[in-house]
Amino acid sequence: MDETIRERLEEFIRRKGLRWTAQRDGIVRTVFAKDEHFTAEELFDRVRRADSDTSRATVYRTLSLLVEANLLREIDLGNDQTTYDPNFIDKPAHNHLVCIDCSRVVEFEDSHIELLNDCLTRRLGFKPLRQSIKIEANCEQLRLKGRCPNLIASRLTGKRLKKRR
Amino acid sequence: MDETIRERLEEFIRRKGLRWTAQRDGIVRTVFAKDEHFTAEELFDRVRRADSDTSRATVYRTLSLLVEANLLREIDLGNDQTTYDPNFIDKPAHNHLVCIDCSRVVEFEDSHIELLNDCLTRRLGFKPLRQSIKIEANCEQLRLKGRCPNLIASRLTGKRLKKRR
DNA sequence: GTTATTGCAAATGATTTGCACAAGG
DNA sequence: CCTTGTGCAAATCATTTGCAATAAC
Repeated sequence: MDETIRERLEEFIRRKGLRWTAQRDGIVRTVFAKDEHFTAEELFDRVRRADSDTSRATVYRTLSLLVEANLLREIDLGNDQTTYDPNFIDKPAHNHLVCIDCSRVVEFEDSHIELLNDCLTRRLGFKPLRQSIKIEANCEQLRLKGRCPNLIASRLTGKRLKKRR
Repeated sequence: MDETIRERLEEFIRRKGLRWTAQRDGIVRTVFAKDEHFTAEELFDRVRRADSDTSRATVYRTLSLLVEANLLREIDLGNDQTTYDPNFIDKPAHNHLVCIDCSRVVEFEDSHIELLNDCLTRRLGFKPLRQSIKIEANCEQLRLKGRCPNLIASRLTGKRLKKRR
């Protein structure tokens, strides 16, 4: 976990008169241990594995806290559970592409989008605060060759399979 | 309701070996009577008012049908219930701006976005199928003057207040 | 010591589903 | 007729919450 994150969180907790607890520490550590997207339940499992006694409720409550502190972002991947993205600290303006074929999620950044976003909202009379783009797309590789070897390793970061009820 | 919609739906129903029922007729009619966004529950109320005997389950089932038939789109407005948007037939590439101040939803179209979307996905090796942008923004008018007189009548279409738990 | 935090289990609330009956084609 | 559709109520399932016990500061 980046030291910046802990500092920012400590600052947030101090400012709001909250408390730094062992459970919060464990959860935050787990959240930022990897750069992968996750759901609350997935996080709960991971936390449990590392630190047997932390309740599901506390995990949910800490997630809300992190979102409020702007250290974590909720994203909508089209399934029924909220997905959390820990990568907005490093890439504050990134967006997501969901591969329809393999359900992989690819993160991408593009400054043009932000520019456009600004012009557009200003024209409409708004001041943009946050913006999210989700692109659903088919894999070209899959269509041309046989299998979907969609790694695009250089730009890929948050991968996570879609879970359906 | 546009005649095109009924034709498209009849075609879809025929092709899939489904049946045209009174309930479906009532629901579809209600869905496309206005151009406003709605949730399943809101629709259920509206349908009930017009046609007393249609069950909640049938409303949900018909909504899925319409989405599958590509006549209706699910959109994510950040609250916990699915919002449905009946305006994608007229404006196939529109997107949504959510006013943080008054929670109003403004629809907008911008061809640049689509262009960008295409370039981007092609560069990443994908063929874009559908794309959704949600911009959350503050009302400038509100900041400058006092109240949020955000009608922007010309471009505004789907308005609907956010419902919070 | 106060006040915030936690764990538990129960509550919530949107959506889905099993089933027996009804109704399209 | 033969299937698909419907209503009902019960089931799901992620998330939230009330409360008594616990732990920060």
